[in-house]
Amino acid sequence: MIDQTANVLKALGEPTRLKIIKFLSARELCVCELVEVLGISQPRVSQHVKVLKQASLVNERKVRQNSYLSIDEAVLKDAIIIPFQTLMQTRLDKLPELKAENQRFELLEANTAVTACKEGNKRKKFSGNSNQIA
Amino acid sequence: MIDQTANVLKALGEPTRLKIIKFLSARELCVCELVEVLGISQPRVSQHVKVLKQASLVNERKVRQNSYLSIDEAVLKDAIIIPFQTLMQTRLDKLPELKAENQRFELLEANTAVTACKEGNKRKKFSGNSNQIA
DNA sequence: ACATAGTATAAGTATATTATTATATACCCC
DNA sequence: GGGGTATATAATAATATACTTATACTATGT
Repeated sequence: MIDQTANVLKALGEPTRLKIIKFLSARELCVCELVEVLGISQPRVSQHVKVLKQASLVNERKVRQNSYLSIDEAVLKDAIIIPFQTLMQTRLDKLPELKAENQRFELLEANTAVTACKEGNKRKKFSGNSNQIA
Repeated sequence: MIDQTANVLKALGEPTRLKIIKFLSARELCVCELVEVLGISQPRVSQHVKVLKQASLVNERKVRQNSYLSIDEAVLKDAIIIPFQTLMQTRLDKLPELKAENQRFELLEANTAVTACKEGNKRKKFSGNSNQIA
């Protein structure tokens, strides 16, 4: 989930790919049209489109020898908002990928709101009772 | 605008940084706590936090020698949704960064909906009046 | 002032990404 | 099948990123 979400965000986090997305939002375009419009090489377009397709951000419709690319605005929005918000809204203990991290985090939390930092511990000790992180 | 939007998405498009964001959404944490929780080196945390700060995704509050990091859920949501949606909703001709690209695109559009592809043009001629694609 | 905790930065290395050039594949029309 | 178009892939070079180790900086407590 984390890796996949990161992947979608990363796919969009590149200027050339954002431009492709932007023009595809105007209308369906084939690779050679993107080449014309963006004024960049055909392999460069193909490679970026590949990344976008792998992230399921663009659809492809083959007509004759052309590869027409398009985006579904709603799907696109969902591609960003849903994975990210789902990740953010999922409880930490429901994320298997963060099992070890969350265990350490819960230890932190269990320790009556004391930080993991040694200075924090020191301060805590001074002020009375500490049971620390491990 | 495009570069900046790409930058924000890129900052979030990395697993370690997403994890940091996820834990900061639980509560404010300092660098050394993130080190503990994530189980990774301190420079690694500092470096990723730097990227997140540069993208204005986390806030920093210095207390004693600690650097407490936090995120504002709303700001975070906006950091993703607003830049991206603004980009998507802004008319092509209002994006100075895409001036050249858009001029070529409008040429395409002006040509009675014919594609830039040579094959597309050929088809147009042959079929007399195919309103191609879109 | 000294020792220590917390954080930041520098240097180095390994890997990944981007872009270019050249080439291969697929498809269409004649 | 030959010629041409559209796209994909391979090889390569340039650059960027992520991570580690070592070190510097800053603040704090004694």
